[in-house]
Amino acid sequence: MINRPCNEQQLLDRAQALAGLTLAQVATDLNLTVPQTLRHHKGWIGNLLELALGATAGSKPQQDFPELGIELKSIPIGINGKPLETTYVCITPLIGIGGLTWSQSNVCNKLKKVLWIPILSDRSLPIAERQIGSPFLWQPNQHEQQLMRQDWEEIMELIALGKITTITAKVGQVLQLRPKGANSKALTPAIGSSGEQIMTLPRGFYLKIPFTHQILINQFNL
DNA sequence: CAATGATCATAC
DNA sequence: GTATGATCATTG
Repeated sequence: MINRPCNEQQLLDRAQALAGLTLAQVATDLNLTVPQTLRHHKGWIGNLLELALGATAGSKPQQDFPELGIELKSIPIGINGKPLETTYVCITPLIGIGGLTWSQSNVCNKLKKVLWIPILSDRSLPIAERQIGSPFLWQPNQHEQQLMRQDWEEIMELIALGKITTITAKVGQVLQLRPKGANSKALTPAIGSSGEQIMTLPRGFYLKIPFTHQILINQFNL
């Protein structure tokens, strides 16, 4: 078992030590077996990194390292450095959101400080051979903050107005709202078009690929 | 062939 | 069901 890092530098050092290793090497160190496919183990890489870095495991709607105020996120990238997938941020509250502001939101809270760990992936590359890239700590600059805040406010307003059923993944410049549940049968209460309560799919906030791509470009000067 | 909407595993 | 970790796979 790995203990929790006491400070930011220790976490960074630990993450940097993983750079260049394959997922198989890390898994072996932790006494874990590498799945053949991620099809039935979608969160495996994320959990592996949490374990390797000493994150507090659990399903809490907060940061991975609350003491440090840091959120850990792995992001699959191709050989050209482009993210392969959007990045899940958190679940979206659908009711009782009156008066909720951006700075109070879980999205803002989580994205204040993120330790990104790129994973050199590819649909056809065996999980075990995928390589961990250089981790880096990111904090949104003023421009990025504003973009995220704009999208968040637009989306939350639509939800509050009972227009959740009209929201698609196309709404928003850098953030998007997408279904986030076990399947299309999982339902949760939300606000209907006339203010009544309806049942709909749980939604989650995601970071769009061009946005995370830009973060990587800024970081590595690609 | 990228993006959107759907889905998988697990803990509680 | 909610929330964590995400990727899958059909569609436009």
